[in-house]
Amino acid sequence: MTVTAKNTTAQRHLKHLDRRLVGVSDAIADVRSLVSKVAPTEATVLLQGESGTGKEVIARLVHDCSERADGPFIPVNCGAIPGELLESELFGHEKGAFTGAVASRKGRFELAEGGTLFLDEIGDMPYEMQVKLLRVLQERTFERVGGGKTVKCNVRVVAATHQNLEQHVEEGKFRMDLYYRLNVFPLEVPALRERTADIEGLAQRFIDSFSAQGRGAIRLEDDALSHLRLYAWPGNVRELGNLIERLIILNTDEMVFAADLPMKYQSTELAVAERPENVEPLHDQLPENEPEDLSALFAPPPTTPVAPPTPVHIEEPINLKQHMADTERSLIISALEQTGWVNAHAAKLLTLQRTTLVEKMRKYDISQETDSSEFRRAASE
Amino acid sequence: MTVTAKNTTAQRHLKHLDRRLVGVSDAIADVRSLVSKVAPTEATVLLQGESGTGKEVIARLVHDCSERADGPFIPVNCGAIPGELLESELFGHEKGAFTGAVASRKGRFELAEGGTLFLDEIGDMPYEMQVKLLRVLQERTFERVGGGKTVKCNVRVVAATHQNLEQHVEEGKFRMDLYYRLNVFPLEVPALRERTADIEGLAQRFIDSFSAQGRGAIRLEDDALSHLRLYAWPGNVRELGNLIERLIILNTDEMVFAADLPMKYQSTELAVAERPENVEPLHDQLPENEPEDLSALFAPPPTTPVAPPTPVHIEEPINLKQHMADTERSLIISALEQTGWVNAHAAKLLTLQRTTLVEKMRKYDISQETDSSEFRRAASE
DNA sequence: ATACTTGCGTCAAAAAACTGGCGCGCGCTT
DNA sequence: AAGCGCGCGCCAGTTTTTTGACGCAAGTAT
Repeated sequence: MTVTAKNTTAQRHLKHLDRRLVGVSDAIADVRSLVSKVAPTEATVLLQGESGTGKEVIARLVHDCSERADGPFIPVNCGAIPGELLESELFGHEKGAFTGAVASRKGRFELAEGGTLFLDEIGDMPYEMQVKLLRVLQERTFERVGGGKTVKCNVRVVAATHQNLEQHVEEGKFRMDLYYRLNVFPLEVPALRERTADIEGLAQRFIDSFSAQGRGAIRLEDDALSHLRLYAWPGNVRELGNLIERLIILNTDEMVFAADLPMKYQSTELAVAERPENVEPLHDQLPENEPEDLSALFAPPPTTPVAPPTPVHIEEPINLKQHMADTERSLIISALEQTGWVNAHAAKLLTLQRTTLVEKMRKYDISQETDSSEFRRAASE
Repeated sequence: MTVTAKNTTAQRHLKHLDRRLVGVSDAIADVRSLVSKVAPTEATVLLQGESGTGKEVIARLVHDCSERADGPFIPVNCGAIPGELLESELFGHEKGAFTGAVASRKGRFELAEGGTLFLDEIGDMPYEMQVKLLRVLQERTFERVGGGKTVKCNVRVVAATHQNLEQHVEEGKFRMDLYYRLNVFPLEVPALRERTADIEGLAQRFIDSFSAQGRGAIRLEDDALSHLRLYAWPGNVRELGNLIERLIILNTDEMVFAADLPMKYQSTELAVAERPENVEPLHDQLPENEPEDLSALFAPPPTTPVAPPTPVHIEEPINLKQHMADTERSLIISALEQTGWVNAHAAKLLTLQRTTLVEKMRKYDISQETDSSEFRRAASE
């Protein structure tokens, strides 16, 4: 009731909630409903979900649907930035606070003033920093590194982690008081395998997005989709996005059939239909001699026609490569921001060859405008 | 006799003691009685209780019911402030005492003059600071950082900690003399699970408070309350507050039934209306027989000793490559530990080619003997 | 025992990343 | 206006990483 006042921006976004969050599954509907409820409040939100489920997307959504929608949304990947830098990253520093601190710099908390600060991978935050963060959350004030001034701040915090924070607390890796301070409103982001109903919609969203960038388009044949629905998606939405990108690169403007999928996406429980025409699949170990439907001949392994022996137990899909990429990416961004986006300086700061840095920036699609860019990849943990 | 004299402010507060401290349980009644007795004295009070039990509330109460009620009440979270800053935080500093000390600044002791200083999380206070604090307590004088002037002070100290100070003393982390100086009047703040009778009242208090802010209101159905009374509340009153906030966000103006509670608050020993199955194996079974499992908090982290007591001050350009390597290395090690050092499994967990993992292991010189936590092997054999 | 599965090490080819050099443009000083 | 310092993009050659195939050994079910 009180919320409905007149916040037009947030209202507008709330109305688009269903467009921003793709999917028709119950799981995503729950998320949508929770977001719509918590966003207009000032409550701290704790997002928990496997890597690649789109926690940053949700965080952004919370921001956009809140009364702070017109304020800044500032993301920080806490896991990526080593402890020493994290403090100045968050709280800024005065000129000369340490070597390399040429000028004083605003921290993310200051940048987020009046808006929302998104603390990603907060489970990886070093213990000492946890203390400092706790203090900000409690007192809503902080101090810049190397400066005695106490700064008041008006920031809403949304935190996220792919880890089990409770367990971290038990193991003494995470401060209990901080946990409870953050855990005001926990929100579980479902894994993709728990919302298979959304796979089609998400895939289409990715296809549209790529095609809007003029990078070609594809269509997924029904049978291919069936296979995708049976896959376990340890990398969640991000993995789906990667797959689509890969398929687009390989089969521009074509229909993608089950046989065109990389092997690991081809469910063993489902026959892999042959491509109708004598079009050559890009990779195959299947004899595609006959254009007709021979799938029945060599379809499922005739071993046990009994219960599916696929227990799909996924322990903790960490995905090293992705994690490293994320880490490196945000570290680079952080360095670039510190140097005012001067590549050569950032490279020196990172002890990298300048060209190498440029290379990495291209790889991660980093540019100064990166921040405000919309969802390039719908999922970026 | 001196007490009864004319201290109207404190008297007034004393009369409201029962309103300030919510609850009808014996446990809270004891606290109330102790507070009323100790508050009017000048004795140093040591509050001990789990995180989230409301130690600051009690401290404030002690202040308000003392003859210093009209003076300032100054809280300091000793754990939240890094060691170097803590001294100047408490005692202030002269202009130019250190880089960044632009102007002289009053410390909390000075700010608390004539009132009460609340030293929260005193168990986290660094050892050197303990010495300095002890001196203040003994001599009632101190010196600003960088200034020779000895300042006399008239401050009552209330300290608090969630840790077991005696044990800290035994382990040499806390000075015995300081401990005895603080422990003049120990006051145990009970955990919420030891005062289940107060849950209803506390919940109502939170509800009223939120509703007074115009943030909606709810009512807790009796059955829901019964479940809450069976929950273990590791986060104590703060956790209860969080839960109420969440419930208000979700169910504005509505009656909250047991089934509306988040799973972990739904006791397995109680039927949940309108919900046939409610299994949550993740959670510990919480018969109240053994609520004192908090010892785990103080035990050394069994797995990766992530946070070695790292001193804080490091400052320099960082090395991306090195940092990435470190990160990758520890990620790999933790994956290997999870899989009992089975390369192939770890590789799958990390979404890596097995051979790639092996290669990386060689690069980083990782082998099972690298592992610091040997317990796993013993456990498996 | 025998086939089958699962884990491990090695190796050569392919892919990706890194390096160092070159030339351009820009703003500044001389 | 010319010279200089600095930052940038491009490129080709080298180095490192990743990949997939092969063979071996140990454990298990048949």
